[in-house]
Amino acid sequence: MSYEQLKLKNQLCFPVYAASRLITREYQPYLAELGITYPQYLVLLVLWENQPLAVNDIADKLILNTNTITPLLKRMETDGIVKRIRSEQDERKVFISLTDYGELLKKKAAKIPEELSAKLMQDSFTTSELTTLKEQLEKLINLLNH
Amino acid sequence: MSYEQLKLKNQLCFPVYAASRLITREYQPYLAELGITYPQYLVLLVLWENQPLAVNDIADKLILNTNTITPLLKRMETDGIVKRIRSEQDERKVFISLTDYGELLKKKAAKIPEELSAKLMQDSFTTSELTTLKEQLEKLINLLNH
DNA sequence: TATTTTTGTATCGCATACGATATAATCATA
DNA sequence: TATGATTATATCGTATGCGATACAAAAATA
Repeated sequence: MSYEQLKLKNQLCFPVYAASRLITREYQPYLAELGITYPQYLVLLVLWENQPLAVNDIADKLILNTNTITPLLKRMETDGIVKRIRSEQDERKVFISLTDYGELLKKKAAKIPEELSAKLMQDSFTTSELTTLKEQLEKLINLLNH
Repeated sequence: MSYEQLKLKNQLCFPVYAASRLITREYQPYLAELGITYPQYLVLLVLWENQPLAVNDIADKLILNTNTITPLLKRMETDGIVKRIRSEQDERKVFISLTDYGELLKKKAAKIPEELSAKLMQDSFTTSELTTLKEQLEKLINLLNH
């Protein structure tokens, strides 16, 4: 039997997986200048929009578990990027907020999305294609994130 | 400043990253029955199509580095799924081939892609949408995998 | 109010990913 | 043919991801 459905080129899963790693790799040199990793950058995107946030709030927005986020936030605390303060109203909660340095990184990061999307647009991607791609992936995420 | 370009909802990178993890999560129960992980499944997809293959050939097809693939293949060897045989023509090369058990897993895996794509199609995705999504991601991969 | 359940965070173990580097084998070339 | 460059694989260190589990605080309920 040929098992067409098992061939790598017929999978949707593999392009998503490969694209994710390649995008991370593309961000890496920009983020290295800021001294952060890609998942740390995602945490910062969330906090730059709205802070302080409980550990769980960040985990929900990034669709990550707390056992991933907790040590990641501790490293960011060690690096002086965020502060971790236990809630007084509910002592189970830990609120995460930006340090001055964490706020400062926002200015430095502002040019990154533009430079990267410019890189894609100068090659064969149109704005409309990129929007559609993003929307389709978001639809997929909503289906899978039950 | 509002820094619109830094908002999570305006990023392409995040949906790709989140979709990748959610797809892996979706595969997990099926692969657990076979006793393999998602990256190991990708290695098997490649080997089921064509074997034996050198470590580098597998790494190239999956766009992974040998420092990821080498220990992964060793675990698969320990589990009796693949064999690792050093080439006699070129002693730097190690050829990877399937054991009988590795071949056997192909039959068991055959139903997985169908069940998962059925799950997507019963929700709002059409075949055409899935094809377009795959093609756009492949275009993205070709741009980034220089 | 005492007990059970739920919630929020953290810890542990294992398997990726990947940059940096090591090492042996092969190739290229002076 | 000796030697420097390249190639194929492997090792090391660090940072994720995530299932399983722990634990204390808060909520629910008997």
